[in-house]
Amino acid sequence: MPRSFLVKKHFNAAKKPNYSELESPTVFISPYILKTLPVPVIPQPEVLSPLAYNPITVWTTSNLPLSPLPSDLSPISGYPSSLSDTSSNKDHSGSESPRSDEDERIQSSKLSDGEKFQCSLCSKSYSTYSGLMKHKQLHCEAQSRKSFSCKYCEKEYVSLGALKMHIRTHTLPCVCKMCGKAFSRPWLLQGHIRTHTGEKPFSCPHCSRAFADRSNLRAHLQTHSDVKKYQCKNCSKTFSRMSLLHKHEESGCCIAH
DNA sequence: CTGGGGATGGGGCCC
DNA sequence: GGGGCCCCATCCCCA
Repeated sequence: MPRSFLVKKHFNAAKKPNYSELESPTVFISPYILKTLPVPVIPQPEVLSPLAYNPITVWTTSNLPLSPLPSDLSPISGYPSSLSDTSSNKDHSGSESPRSDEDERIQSSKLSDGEKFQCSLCSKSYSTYSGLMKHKQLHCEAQSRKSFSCKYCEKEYVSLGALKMHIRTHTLPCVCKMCGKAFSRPWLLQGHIRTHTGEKPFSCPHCSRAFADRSNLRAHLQTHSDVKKYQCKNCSKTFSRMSLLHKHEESGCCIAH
């Protein structure tokens, strides 16, 4: 299954990102998207400059700070002035630099009797300090980590490197000299060039077929297997591809059983 | 309609 | 931090 634990999925996990969806209404539309729609003009590599992404703290309805958001965190206030802006959010990370005792007293002043310690991130209250600290480490730390948002879509990443890699899917810096088609990564371009050259370096050990792409060879190898990799949980029929299993399930197998 | 091949995309891991 | 590679997934097309 997806190993993309670093990315916060906004799309259906079972569907690859479709950038045409950026033009359709979504639950949340980044103001940066609104600035670029309907046809975003995507600049070339300079997008990797600090203005290319928007490092923000992820605020949700559950972890909104008690005080009003700083103006520079407002979604409509534009880009942060610099990368260092994110450092001001560090104190939202529970384990790295917990709120001072004074902060906690301030929070607790608003609580009812028996609930003396309130989480500064999600406002949950606890009767003991240790209970509060445990809550912060288990539930709020992850949400309070810095995130890096894509300028061109609403995806967010926990690392700058992951964001840069993603941005390439918008800028498509690798261009085929033969047909002009652009790709996000060099190895994708290499695979594409094989469609021009006819090179098929991946050979099936069971038959004479060869493939230009390793993944396609892997899918082909499934056809040689009596028991395919993807099995229907209802009728136990196996399929060589996930898509075939999905088709099978959607065709009514689950209803029939 | 089903199964398979071709092409492509994306995130993670390793160096 | 970046490049290369891996694995997974998907779409399109065709037999």
